[in-house]
Amino acid sequence: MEDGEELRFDRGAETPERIKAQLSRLVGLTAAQTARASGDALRSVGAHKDHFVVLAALAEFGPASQSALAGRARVYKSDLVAVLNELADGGWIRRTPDPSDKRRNVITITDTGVRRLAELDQVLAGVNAHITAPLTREERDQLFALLNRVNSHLAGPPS
Amino acid sequence: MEDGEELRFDRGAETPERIKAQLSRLVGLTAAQTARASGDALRSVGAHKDHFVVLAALAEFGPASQSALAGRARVYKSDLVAVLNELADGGWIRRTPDPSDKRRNVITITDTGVRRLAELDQVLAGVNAHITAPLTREERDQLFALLNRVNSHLAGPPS
DNA sequence: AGCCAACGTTAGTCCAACTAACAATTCGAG
DNA sequence: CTCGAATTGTTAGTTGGACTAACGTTGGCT
Repeated sequence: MEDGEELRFDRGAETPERIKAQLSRLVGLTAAQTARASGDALRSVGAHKDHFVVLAALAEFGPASQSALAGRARVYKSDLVAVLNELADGGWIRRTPDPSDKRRNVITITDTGVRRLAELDQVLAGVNAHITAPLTREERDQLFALLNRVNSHLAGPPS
Repeated sequence: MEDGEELRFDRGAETPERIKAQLSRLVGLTAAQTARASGDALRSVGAHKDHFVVLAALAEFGPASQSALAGRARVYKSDLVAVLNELADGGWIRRTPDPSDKRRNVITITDTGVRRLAELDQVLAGVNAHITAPLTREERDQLFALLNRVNSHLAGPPS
């Protein structure tokens, strides 16, 4: 048996039934692979997962304080600091103090930032296409819908 | 705005469109929550994710060497060591040297191990029920099927 | 005999998710 | 108007899962 093969690969017949029934395990496996795929793709253009979400939030909702941004992009404010530093280094955002509230910074996406977002968007579109390759359009939408429902259900009532 | 609320909570309207379209992000979010749910539940009975998969693999395929077990349970052999130590401490498995190959250990599930597995199975069934609460039976099956297809697609051809 | 592969084990890396604390500033209640 | 509480950005650190490297021991092969 040349069993020394990679882990994480599917070995259908040899997977215990009880494990197959565990949604958390299945979601976890899939998440690990999609995270790797998108992570690798973004890394290859010198980006990071959070770069995309932050730029997207800025492009869609306009300038914002860091804490508002953290909320929208679902990035912890503690992690956001480094992300914004990197984005500022690339010239993709500007971080200016808010004159009306000296605690705040106002984060603004730049023109090159908009272009950067488009670039990352395209990279991720490719990844998404690859990930969802075996699914039809309808199935893809179904998957999104189902995950969204599970997700917001888990997010909502902690009970 | 009492926005200081927890992160990871759903804020539908304030989520940028582009982010909603990212499957990897959605799967990742869901995975984080399901992992937390099942992790917490297992921890509350003094168990660990890998305890379950290892016991399940033993129950379903019988005694095995650690490396065979690592393959079936999809646990890295390096991590398996600690798991087996814990399982042995609980009296749920036995680790005996294989007389026919002194490199190997033969891992056998004990009677109490079988009962432990049943216990964990029940705990996880509860978690699964909670996770999939908003879905009908058909939807739940659909979700499984879709994730399985995506998953094995990603696992298979690295191309 | 000698060499390479497999086994169990130890140790450690990498990354995402998450928490705690803190100085500066602003707000709000008395 | 003042003083305590809350918010903002920031630094630091923790936890946990996924994964890799290397090593001594043993086995199979020729």
